[in-house]
Amino acid sequence: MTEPSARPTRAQQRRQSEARILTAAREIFAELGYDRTTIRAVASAAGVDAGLVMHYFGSKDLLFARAVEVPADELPAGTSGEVAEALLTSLGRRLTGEPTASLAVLRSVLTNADAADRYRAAAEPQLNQLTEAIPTPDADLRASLLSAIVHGVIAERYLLRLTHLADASPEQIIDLLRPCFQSLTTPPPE
Amino acid sequence: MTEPSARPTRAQQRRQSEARILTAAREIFAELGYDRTTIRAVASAAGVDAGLVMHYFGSKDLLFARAVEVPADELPAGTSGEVAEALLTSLGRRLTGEPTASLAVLRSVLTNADAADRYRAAAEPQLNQLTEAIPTPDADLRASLLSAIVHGVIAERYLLRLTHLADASPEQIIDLLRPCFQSLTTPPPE
DNA sequence: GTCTATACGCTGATAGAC
DNA sequence: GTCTATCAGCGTATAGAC
Repeated sequence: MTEPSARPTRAQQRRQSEARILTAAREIFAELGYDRTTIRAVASAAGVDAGLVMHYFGSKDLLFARAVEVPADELPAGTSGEVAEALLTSLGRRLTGEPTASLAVLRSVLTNADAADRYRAAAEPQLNQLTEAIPTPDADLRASLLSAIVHGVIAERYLLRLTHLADASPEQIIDLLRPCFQSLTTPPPE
Repeated sequence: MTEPSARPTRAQQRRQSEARILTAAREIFAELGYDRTTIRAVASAAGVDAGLVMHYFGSKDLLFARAVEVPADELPAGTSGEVAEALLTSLGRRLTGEPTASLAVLRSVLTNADAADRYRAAAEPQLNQLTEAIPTPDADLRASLLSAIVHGVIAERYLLRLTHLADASPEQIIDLLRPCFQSLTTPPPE
């Protein structure tokens, strides 16, 4: 009785609204962190009602989980040198433009305990992959340090906004960091 | 008419209460960040009433400012190599024990905009000092990167609690980071 | 499916009793 | 100086009208 294929309005409109809400949520979570972000603000930014957000996502926690779930880009395995370079280009990608997704995670991970747990679990496989590419007994610590450096640079650039770091080009940063990454991915010549 | 020197109770007791409140505030700010920390919780932890905290410090913002103000340990100037080593030992100090003060700042800086501004201002002289010790045109960027690495390591160890980084000894971390710091404080041989 | 009205808790802050 | 009582505001979440 309904139009056969005129306007696939129902499910499609819902997914459209959901998408708008998620985009708005990512931006506001990135800007304000978990606590200061309100459902009302997200709804208002998405042009919908606050009750609708609750109806779609159930709770603020679930909305946050959906907003920050991230594909976790693969970094190809290889020799330790190759992995270092892959990490650097991955960092470069995250230093270009506005990495709202990364920022939402980063800012919220540091305030929301559940977010920290979720993130640790999500980052583990990537960390293991990195560990296996490093041919030293302390590979796991080295991998963690690399992760710490990447996050430190992103946080200080976008969250703390240290001027010299915020103004520098990704290439400049990567070039300065290359020796660091190499020393951490390859054992000392001895 | 009052006792000459029996019990210097008045001012002394006040300072004692203030000190207990500040200690409690530091711990809770470090654990929960600015937003999630409540005056009531701080007062309860210090064994006083919430109203008293307000009476002493005026507002939550002022309490936070007093709690996280930090002497900002001097790092002696010198050759670039010496500065790198000084930075490493400074990092080692902050990786030993429970750096509640650092954590309160770090966690809150990432959520509270005012805290970020305050911290940037407080860290500037130290950053400048570091910059002057590095003999390259891009010294300011290098100094910012060093700062980012230090904070990244601390954040990932204490806030995100990456296991391998949390379990490692300060010495182990410092040894792995030494080549990084050296490559950033000294220009390439070329 | 969408929005309005509202319940209920917790926050920072104030005024005033002891 | 210290604490109790209370205010006004905002947060999430729910119930129900269109």
